Amino acid sequence: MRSVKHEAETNERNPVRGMQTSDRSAGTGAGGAGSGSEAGRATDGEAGGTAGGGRGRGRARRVSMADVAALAGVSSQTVSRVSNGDPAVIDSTRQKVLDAMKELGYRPNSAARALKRGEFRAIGVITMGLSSTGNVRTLEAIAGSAARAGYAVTLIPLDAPTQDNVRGAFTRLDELAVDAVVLIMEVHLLDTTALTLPPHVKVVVVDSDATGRFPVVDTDQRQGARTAVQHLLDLGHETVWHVSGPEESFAADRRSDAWQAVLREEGRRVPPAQRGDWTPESGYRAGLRLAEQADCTAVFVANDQMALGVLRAFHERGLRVPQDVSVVGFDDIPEAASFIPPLTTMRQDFARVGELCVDAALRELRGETVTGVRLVPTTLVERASTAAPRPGAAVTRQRPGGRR
Amino acid sequence: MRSVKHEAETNERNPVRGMQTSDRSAGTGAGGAGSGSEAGRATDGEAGGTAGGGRGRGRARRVSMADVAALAGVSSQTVSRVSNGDPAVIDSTRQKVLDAMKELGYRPNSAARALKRGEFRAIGVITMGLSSTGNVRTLEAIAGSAARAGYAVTLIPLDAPTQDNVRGAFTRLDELAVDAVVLIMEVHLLDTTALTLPPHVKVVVVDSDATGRFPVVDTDQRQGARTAVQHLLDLGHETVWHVSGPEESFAADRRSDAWQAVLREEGRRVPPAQRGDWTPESGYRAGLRLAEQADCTAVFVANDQMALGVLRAFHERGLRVPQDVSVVGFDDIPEAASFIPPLTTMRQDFARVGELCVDAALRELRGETVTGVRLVPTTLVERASTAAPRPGAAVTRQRPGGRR
DNA sequence: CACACCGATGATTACGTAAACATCCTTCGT
DNA sequence: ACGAAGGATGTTTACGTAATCATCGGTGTG
Repeated sequence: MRSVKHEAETNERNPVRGMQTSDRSAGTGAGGAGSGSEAGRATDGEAGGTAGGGRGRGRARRVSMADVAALAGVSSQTVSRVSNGDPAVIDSTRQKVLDAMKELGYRPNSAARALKRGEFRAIGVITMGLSSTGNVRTLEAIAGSAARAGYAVTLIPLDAPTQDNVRGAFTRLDELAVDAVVLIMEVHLLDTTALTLPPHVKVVVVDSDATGRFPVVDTDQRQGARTAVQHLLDLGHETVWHVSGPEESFAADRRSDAWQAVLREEGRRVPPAQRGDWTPESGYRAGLRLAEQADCTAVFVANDQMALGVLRAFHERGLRVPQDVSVVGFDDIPEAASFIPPLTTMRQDFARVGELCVDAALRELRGETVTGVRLVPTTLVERASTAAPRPGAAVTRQRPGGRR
Repeated sequence: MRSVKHEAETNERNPVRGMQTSDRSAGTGAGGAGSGSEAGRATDGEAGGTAGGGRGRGRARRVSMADVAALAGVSSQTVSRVSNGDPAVIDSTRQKVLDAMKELGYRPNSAARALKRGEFRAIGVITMGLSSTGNVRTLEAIAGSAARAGYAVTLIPLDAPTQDNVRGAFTRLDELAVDAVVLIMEVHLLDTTALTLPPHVKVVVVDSDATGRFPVVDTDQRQGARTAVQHLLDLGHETVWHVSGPEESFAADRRSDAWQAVLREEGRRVPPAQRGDWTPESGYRAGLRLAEQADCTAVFVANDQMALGVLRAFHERGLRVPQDVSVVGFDDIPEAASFIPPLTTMRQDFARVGELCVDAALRELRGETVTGVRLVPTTLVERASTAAPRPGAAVTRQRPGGRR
């Protein structure tokens, strides 16, 4: 009793007519039925595949190569050849086939293709949540590059980055319709996990430890952090404070390490790092602590979101940025340019990262062995949150709030 | 001179043995190539992951039901039954099969399954870019819900929201391995497009016009906007100004309409809306314009990103929020709580939207006819960007910058 | 005790595509 | 002009799974 239904088909001409051969009655139809309750097996006896006229009613069988072949008067193999652009097909034949395809609205069945070819033309992306800008932008870039290479992208989200989840994802991996997987995971779990990897699924890793097991693509965290810190030093700051990302993150580690390394190399004092967790709130808390430090004139914050929180904390404490304190972030999220003040930050080239991931995955699929780490450089984007320290600035600010 | 060919059929045991045949050379490789382009460099052409020990060497044929059947001493059909949890299999048999599966590391081949069953257990998500928080959060929720229902999610990104692109996406849809599609698209293009929809692909639409063609799930834009505006009015503001989203967006339209409607109903003056494009920069520009309006004491901004820009503009012009002007945003992005000042905004329940999308899609796949629009309510999150107007505030601020 | 019946399992086959092999018809070289 | 070479197309078959029907013991009932 369902009412209308789509209508609109390309037809006219009642195409399917052509091939009386195929007699496989609508039998299967039942499958789709189900309507109403799940039970009711008997389904409407209907018997009526017949129905005559019936245009592409709800679940008419899909148009297959055989259908096209019948209409075009060629073998299905020829249809296949046309479908795959085999140059061996003569033009007149090709045209007949193309016409038939068009008339019937033929679309290759990707399941059959995948079965036959042994590949899905799909790349899976495993990520723990789409909350961080970086992950999302990388995902987006991967999707773009993959599409350009004729690959689809399947999203495999992980709720929590527990070992079990990761392992589970890997276990399910080979029943998933993907040829390769990109792991975007800023977590130490990867190596510990007993990796029972399906041998035919290729893996590329983003932002993790370069264990050498898999090809790794990543932003050049060290270079980025070094540039940021150096920038502040170059402006004349005595030293640079740091708000870091969470412990579990490799990226955070590296940025932190690099920050420390630069200070040491330059013979500067290394103030204690303030640990955050990437969120603006954690940045705010860190900022509050920093505001207490009379000699803090420059801060390198491990990501822009935390930098936002830092900015707010300073603002609330009456510290002016950049006059009293300079702040550099990391990522260059779209909002960064509109912070108060506009944030100087290290721009990550996520698009490039995504591109390289797909490239590496595709190479592996082609049988090449991709090794090593490919690092993508970052760029310093100077905006209004950094400046030279005022002479004696560190001294005048004995206590937050000014005169006490 | 290819020797035997499969062998290993139902015959006695020695299952795995049977298949060293697999000889399909790596040949195909060329196919996917195309990409190459500038990348060219041959990388180290290393052949073998060969190495030692390894069980499943590089590319041995995958374990199939037949292999399991052979080892377990049953027919492949029984393996299929076990694989699908058919209760008709007696326990002892089931156990044998399970053991065999485990020993061989059997994994069902999803391509074959899809071909046989006529469904992919996958949902596609078409979106124009992952730049907006809303889209991403919705996508994330969809992925989660889908996963819970045993469905995979395939991402189909659209570069630009041109008609051609949209149409193209639809055209490619049925060769894509998905059963249903969720369209996240805030664009008027949908209806105009000549929708040649593959009849077997179900569609659910988010944030678009409820043309009635497809089930629609969306945030209750009107309710959200009304609440926001009413909140400002309740605080005692004479009227409320508005920074809207881009023309092409339905969501923007609805928020704008609702804003206007409330003002009219309450008999307030309706100031001209400032058109933005969702970006912080456009918000900044709108904010600059608003700062010129002496009588502007309250602003409803159509999303949080633009609100960020508005806040910055006001800050730069010396207007204090909320003392001089109140601002309400829309979305409640994670950063909003750390704006200066923390932003009062309408929280969207993206998780719920995603959930409903999947639900609708699944229902349709089950054969139900899902109609109408499902709206998800928003909540007002009061933070520090709104307050009652100071008496006479509108007057004292004749011109930005103060006295004069 | 015969027979219909049911429950467990096996055999066959279709799903749509594409590789491998077979065939047929040109066209060219000697 | 005749056989070889090769180009265009047809035929067969396998990919891995699962619906469908067939088979084979065992049970209960009149």
